[in-house]
Amino acid sequence: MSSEANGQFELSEFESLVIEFFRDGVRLLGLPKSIGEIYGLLYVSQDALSLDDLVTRLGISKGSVSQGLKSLRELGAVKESIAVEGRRSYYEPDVELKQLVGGFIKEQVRPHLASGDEKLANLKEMVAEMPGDARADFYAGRLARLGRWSKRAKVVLPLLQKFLGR
Amino acid sequence: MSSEANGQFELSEFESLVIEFFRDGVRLLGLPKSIGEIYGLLYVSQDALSLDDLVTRLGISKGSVSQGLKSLRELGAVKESIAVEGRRSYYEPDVELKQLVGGFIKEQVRPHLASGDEKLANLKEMVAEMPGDARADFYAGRLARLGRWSKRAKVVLPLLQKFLGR
DNA sequence: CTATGGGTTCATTTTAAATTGAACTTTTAG
DNA sequence: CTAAAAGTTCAATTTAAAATGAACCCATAG
Repeated sequence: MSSEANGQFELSEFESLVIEFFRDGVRLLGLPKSIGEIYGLLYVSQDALSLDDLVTRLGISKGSVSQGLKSLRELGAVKESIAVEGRRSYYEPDVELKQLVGGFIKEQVRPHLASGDEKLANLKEMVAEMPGDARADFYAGRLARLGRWSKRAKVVLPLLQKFLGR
Repeated sequence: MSSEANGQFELSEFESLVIEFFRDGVRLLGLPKSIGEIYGLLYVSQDALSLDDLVTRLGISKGSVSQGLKSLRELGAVKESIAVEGRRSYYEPDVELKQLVGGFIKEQVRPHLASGDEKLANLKEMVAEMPGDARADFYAGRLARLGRWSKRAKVVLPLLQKFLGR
């Protein structure tokens, strides 16, 4: 009565709760809730789902699902199922969440850090060109701190990823 | 001419860039940019600043600064300077960023994880009450995975904090 | 006790992000 | 080749988050 994957539209209470779990989870990463919902529904589903299944069962627009799936594919959190029956694509979650989090680190965190490093370098440059007074020393000290921090981040992230990788 | 802390309003190019650095930095943590700006200006300032100084120099509203300082104090990233001259408060940054990040983990991340755990427990409960068929087994398996993940997070975060704590 | 400066609060406004949906492109079944 | 289904794109809309600013509270200087 309540929800066997095929041809069933209403979400069971259990499914809704799992979806909610992921909806809230991804917000922690600053991702749109639609992405959490998509991943969540794939995660509770035994069978791979099509874009249309997601639209119907989640009640969100085709555009959102298309974009959400794109992001999830880029993160490596979802893959196309090989079991192609028609011309339609079916999607499955990568149940190892490390993909989701690892992909997130790789695609969202690292670029930010990189651009931060660049800005830091510019700032150091600016200080080097300042007259060598107390203020310049103060600035140099503060920038040095930031540099250490950013270095630390570069050490931690790979470790973190390694740790999450099983 | 360009910017000595006392009585100078315009931000120097250097100050603006540091502020920008933090503005972008905190967005990585999903915090409002005003918080980054406030922390950033405190970070480049040799002297402690009053709420009013922040309003004037950053050009943002008193309300925003008041709330931003409140958040930063809660995170432990900013403290009131002891050097009280009048009835006005002055603020200094805790230049050990571990406060900012550590406070963030403690106040933003942990509560989320806790509520996630709770939800997970409920879900496991629900599965336990389902008929013992293949579907229930599938659900149990998926939930078990999530449980392992959440356990892992509980191991990593303290390590991470310890690592950041110098 | 009163007036004033400092600070907070919170309803309203602004800004930014996510979602929609219709137009468009691509694919393939016939 | 053509029609129709599948999927993508993006301008317009909606929704959610952050900033504003005026009203308010509180402390203390006078």
